[in-house]
Amino acid sequence: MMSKKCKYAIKALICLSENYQKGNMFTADIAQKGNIPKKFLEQILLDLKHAGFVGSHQGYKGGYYLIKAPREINLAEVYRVFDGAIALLPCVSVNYYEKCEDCTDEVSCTIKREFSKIKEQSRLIMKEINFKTFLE
Amino acid sequence: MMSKKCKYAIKALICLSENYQKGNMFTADIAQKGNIPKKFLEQILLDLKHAGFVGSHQGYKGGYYLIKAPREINLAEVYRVFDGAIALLPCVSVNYYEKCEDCTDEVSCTIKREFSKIKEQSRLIMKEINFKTFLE
DNA sequence: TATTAATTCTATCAAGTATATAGAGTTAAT
DNA sequence: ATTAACTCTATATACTTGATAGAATTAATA
Repeated sequence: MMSKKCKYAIKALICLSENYQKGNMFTADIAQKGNIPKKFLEQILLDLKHAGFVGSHQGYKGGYYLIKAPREINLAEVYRVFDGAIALLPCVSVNYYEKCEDCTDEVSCTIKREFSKIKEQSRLIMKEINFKTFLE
Repeated sequence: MMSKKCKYAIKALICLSENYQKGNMFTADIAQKGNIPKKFLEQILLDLKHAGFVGSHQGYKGGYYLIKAPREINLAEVYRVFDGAIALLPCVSVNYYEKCEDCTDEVSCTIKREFSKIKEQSRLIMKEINFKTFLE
């Protein structure tokens, strides 16, 4: 399951995609529109900023806006920021690789072999979904 | 990410698949072979029994054995027993459906639409992987 | 220049989940 | 009667999730 944080992030990015190149949006407005706790959303938007998806203007009449075009943001990269690896096992992850504690021989492991296939499929489909997709 | 419990279950099922129709195996032996904490494995084997994958003989020289043929057990059904829904969102799950708390209109939700596709792909690939696959 | 309304940042909290461990019980072969 | 296995329930501990709190900073504008 995806975390709520990640789902909220997706909703926020959809909001900002709809407003792309039309100036910034207030956190409060995004929160209301997406039915998201405002203080929680603040953290999320900050994470999105640090990850390079959105920009912000501070102070009075400040707010957030999308930096990249909706078409150029895909689901895989957003997912990784909030929920980490797409892979189901650490040993098959490219971006978050870790050795399985219980593993004795990673090379001959048939579990790893099969879960690599699953990961590759998931990665491909999530990479194909971009934020223009969500607007259609 | 998959839970360790689910991974241990898969390892145990692979062990029992290798021993299919050759009598039962002791929990202790499976634990040693799979590098799994024995007491934790006991719970897992019990879950696998309740789920109908394995059978057991009690008492002295008792143990666990596979009921279904390795070919007839697929990854999707094992995953669901331990980690629940394959879907990334509750609203797109068939077996574990729940309404998203923050959702206002499920029918027009484009997030739901896209995540349905992801779930369907994941479900298909996990259904194709059976325990004979792991032995090859 | 004071006020206002926004973002920024860090800390904290409560509830739930994951990963085990413990121990008493039941069962069946020897 | 003993032994060695499964069965079942309870408990512990650490981690994660989802959320809240509040002080600091920033910038438009009246």
